[in-house]
Amino acid sequence: MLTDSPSSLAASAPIARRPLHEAAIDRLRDLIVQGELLPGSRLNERVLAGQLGISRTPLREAFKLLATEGLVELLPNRGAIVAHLDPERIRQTLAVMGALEALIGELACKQAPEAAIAEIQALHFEMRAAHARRDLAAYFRYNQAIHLNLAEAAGNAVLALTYRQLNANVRRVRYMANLSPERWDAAVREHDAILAALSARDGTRLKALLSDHLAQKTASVLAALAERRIMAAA
Amino acid sequence: MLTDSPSSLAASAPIARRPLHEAAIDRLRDLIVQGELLPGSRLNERVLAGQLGISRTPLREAFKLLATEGLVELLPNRGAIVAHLDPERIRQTLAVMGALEALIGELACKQAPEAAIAEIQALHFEMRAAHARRDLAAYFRYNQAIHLNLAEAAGNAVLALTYRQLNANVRRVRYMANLSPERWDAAVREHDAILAALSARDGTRLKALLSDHLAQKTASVLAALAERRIMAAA
DNA sequence: TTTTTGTATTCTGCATGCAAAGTTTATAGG
DNA sequence: CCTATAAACTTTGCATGCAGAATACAAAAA
Repeated sequence: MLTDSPSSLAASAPIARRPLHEAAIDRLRDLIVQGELLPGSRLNERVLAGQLGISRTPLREAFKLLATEGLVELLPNRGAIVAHLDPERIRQTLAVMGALEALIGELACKQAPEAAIAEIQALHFEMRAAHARRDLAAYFRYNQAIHLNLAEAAGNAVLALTYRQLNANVRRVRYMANLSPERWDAAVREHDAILAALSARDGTRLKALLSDHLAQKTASVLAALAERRIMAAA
Repeated sequence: MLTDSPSSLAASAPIARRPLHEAAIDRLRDLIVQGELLPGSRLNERVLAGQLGISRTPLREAFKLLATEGLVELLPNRGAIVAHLDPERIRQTLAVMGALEALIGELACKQAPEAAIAEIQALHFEMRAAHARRDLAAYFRYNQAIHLNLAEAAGNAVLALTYRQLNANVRRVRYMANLSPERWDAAVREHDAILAALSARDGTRLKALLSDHLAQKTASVLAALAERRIMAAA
C-alpha cells in the first residue's frame, strides 16, 4: 500500500473519524518532505493558514507536531521554518534506522504473516517495473512502501512508527537528490537479495543485507548533501 | 490526584517575567510520568488549563506533543486522556529500546569521552548509595540518569532523543510498580557488570549485558502490569 | 423495572482579537 | 555616503468567543 500513514502515536488511539483539518496538516508534511518547501523557508502562520484553508490555531498545533518529527524548527517568538538538512543529523538518523532495521529484519523473518511477505514481494515487482521504465518517482514510492511494509510486517507497532518518523527526514533528501544510474541499479540488486532472504525467512542474512543496503544508502545520501545538490532557502 | 490539590499546582507555577508556558507543559508531563494523573484519566481542557495557570490554546498544543510521546491519547471530539499502559505496547517499546541500547553500547564504548564515562561511574556510585539506603525514589532517579547519560555518551543526538522518548512511557510503569527486593539486588549487580564493561570499553560485552538487563527489566515491568499493581482511572 | 427518545448541558475544535516581540523602514547625525 | 536610532509595521503567542459534537439527564413507553 502506497498511501502514507500520516499518523503520529496519537492516531493509534481508537479513532472512528479524524478531525477535518488533519488532512491539511498531512498536506503540509508532504510539502516539506517532497521538497516543495525548501529547508530554511519561513513558515508564516497567516499566509500558510490561508493557503491550506485552515486557521492559525490548528496550524500552530501542526508546527509543534512537525517539530517533534524534525521537519520544522521552532524559533521562539519568530515562528517556524522548514528544518535544515544537517548532514550530521541525517547521518545520525540513518544510524538509528540501521539499528531498527536489524530488529525489523529479525522479527519479520520470525513472525511476519505470509500475506505480508507476499505483499512486499508484489511491491518489489512493482518497483522493478518502475526501475525498468526509469520512472524515478514511482521507484521512490515503491521503495518507500517496501521498507515501510517491512517495518509493519515485524508486528511491532512502536517499531514501525519510530522507523517511519525517522524516515520522514531522510526521505526529504531522497526527493531532492537523484541517484546515479549505477547506484540505482545496485540498489535494485540489493533489494532482490533482501526479498530473497525475507522469502526464505533467513533472519541472519536479511539483517546483514539490510545493514549493507543502509550503508550504501547513507553514503549516497551524504554524498548528495556534500555535493550541495540539496537546495536551501535563504 | 491532581484534583485533590489544585492549589498546589497553581502555587508551583511561578509567574515568570515572560510567560514561558513550556514550564507548565513539562509539569504536565511529570504529572503523567510520575503517575499523579492515572492512565485513562480524562484531561479536561478548561479545568487543566486553570490548574496549570495557562489558557486552553497552549495546553492543546501540549496535548498534541504528549500524544506523539505516547503519554496521552487524543479522542476526536472527546479530548485527551492519559494514555493507557497497554502491556503489549510496553513490551513492544522495550523491544525497540533494546535495539537502541545495542547501538548505544557499541557507540559509547567506541567514542564516549572519558569524562562522560567518569560521570556515569559517579552516578552509578550514587545509585549504589541509594540502594544501600533502600531509598527507592533516589535509586530510580539515578538509574534513569545512568541510562540517559549512557545514551548521550554514544554521541548520537537522534539516538539519545529517540531513546528518551520511548523511555518516558516505560518510566510510568516503574514509578507505579515497586521492585521485589531480589529483583532490586539483581538489577544492581547487573549495573555493576554494565559499568565494568563500559569502563573497559568492551562493546561486545556491554551489548550483551544491556540486552540481558533489558530482558530482566521487561519481565519485571510486564509482571507488574499483569499483577494489576498498576492502577488506572475508570 | 428496563429501555428508549428527546432535551439540556458540557466540552471540544476552530476562528479571531490583542498585546508583546521582532523586523523593516525612514530619518538624523557623523 | 554610511551608520545609528527611532518610528511604523509585521508576526508571533496567547486568551477567549462561538458553533457543533458528544454526553448526561429526564421523561415516556414497553
